[in-house]
Amino acid sequence: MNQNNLIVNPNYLTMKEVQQKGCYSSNPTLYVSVDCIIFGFNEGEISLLLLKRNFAPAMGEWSLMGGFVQKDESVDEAAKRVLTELTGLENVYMEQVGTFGAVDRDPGERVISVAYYALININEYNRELVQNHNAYWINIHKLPSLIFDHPKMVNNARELMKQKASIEPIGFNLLPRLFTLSQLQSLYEAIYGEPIDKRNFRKRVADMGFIEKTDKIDKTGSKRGAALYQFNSRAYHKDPKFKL
Amino acid sequence: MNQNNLIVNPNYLTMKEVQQKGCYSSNPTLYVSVDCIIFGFNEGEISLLLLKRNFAPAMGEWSLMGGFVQKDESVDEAAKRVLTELTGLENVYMEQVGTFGAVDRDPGERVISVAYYALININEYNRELVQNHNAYWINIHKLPSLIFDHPKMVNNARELMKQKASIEPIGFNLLPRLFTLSQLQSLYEAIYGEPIDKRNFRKRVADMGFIEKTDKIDKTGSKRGAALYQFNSRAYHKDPKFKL
DNA sequence: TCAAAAGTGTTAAGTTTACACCCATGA
DNA sequence: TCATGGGTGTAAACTTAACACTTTTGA
Repeated sequence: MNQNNLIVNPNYLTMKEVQQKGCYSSNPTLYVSVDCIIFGFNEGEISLLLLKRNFAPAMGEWSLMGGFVQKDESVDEAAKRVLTELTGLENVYMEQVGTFGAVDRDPGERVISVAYYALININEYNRELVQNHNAYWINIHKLPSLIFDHPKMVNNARELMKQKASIEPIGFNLLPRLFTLSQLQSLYEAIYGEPIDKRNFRKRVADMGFIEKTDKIDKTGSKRGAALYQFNSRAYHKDPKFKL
Repeated sequence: MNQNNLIVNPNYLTMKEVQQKGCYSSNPTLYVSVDCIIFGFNEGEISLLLLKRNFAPAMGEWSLMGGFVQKDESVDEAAKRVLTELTGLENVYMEQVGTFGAVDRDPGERVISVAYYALININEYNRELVQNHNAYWINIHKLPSLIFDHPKMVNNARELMKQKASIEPIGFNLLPRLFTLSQLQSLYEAIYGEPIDKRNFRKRVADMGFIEKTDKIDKTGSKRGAALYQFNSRAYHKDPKFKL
């Protein structure tokens, strides 16, 4: 940034004032918040963790989990903190979606919000925290109306996640450490919103080389049992070519 | 956003205070700025319009053009305003790159900055404004050291622009309205940083159908003269399949 | 007359898609 | 024994990449 808008800003300061107060203080400060689009995957369906707000503003309505950026934390850190407040999870895969800065986006005050999406294993979060926040997993095809510009945030996050998941191995964050190829395929079918040919899918998985078969068998999904696989991050980084 | 961080923020207010002051005021406000990565294209090379700062902070150093978000404008509008301040141009193609929010990114004050890239026709801008701002076109392969996290902003913008230019017809914003296929190819070679086969390139252009040959000839680039083409936006929107 | 950029098709290689049956097991 | 999900290969269609010569004209 710089302060060239001093020149055109009708509230500009004199040179003396700038020297006294620094070049920043002729400008306003704003609330900055973060909002989290939290993806989970279960039984072939993607869900979002949403709040049924039991606090103002917009009490009683549905929203993303969010919070304000504090003085002593980066925006990324704020997003992580807010996610941890709700889920108890640390070291979660998160990516910035973008910043939403319309003047009236929050009718209560001028707030600029930076949206992030997170991918979590839907079986591993702190249920008590989630309950305390009055948050629920909602199937992505059955979302309620969301407050403010949260619907736009969700759409952008879905697009971005889909795009990213097709070229980088981020989908594994939505699965348990060990998963069957049927689960993996079903995840990608949910992400893309379309069916995938089983043989072509398995061929691609095999060709990548870093999705490793373990000697463990999952017997819960079928009588015959399916081999459990794991993502080998080290092998991926040696030859990071991903395409699903 | 919501104010759940009231619960963990050590500076939280009592319920009474919240009701009096609203749920926002327990949180800090921050400076929010925008920074513009302004791309131009000339003679087969991409350049950025950069400031040699003749004002504090970081006087004498190189930076992106930026400015602070004001109370009465959206973040997008701030980015447009700042671009117009420097170039005199309106209705410029701009896209948000992302938000940079490290606590110490600006050593002078806590400032969160939203980066945008802009694509402009390097022949059409207000030279006087640019001169007044002490701004210069710098070849992207010969960039000076930039202040703060501006190098990261530039890298992210380049990546994003490259990605976007390959799937959407945004490159035309860097060219005159009428251009030769050699110019277009040279632009894409500059964007991708690698040579493109001429016959394959022209085949793809022809297949798309919305890059139209005009009856005008450019005689400046060769003795023989090359046909001038134009991008037909209407035709593109009828059948928006782009790939270069 | 020649240097310099404009313009033009075909073939091989690689990638993607479509497709159907047998296997192992628990109920 | 049979219903259920697990597991496997091949051929056709399509896409991408490689490649070289003729044209025009001003200097």
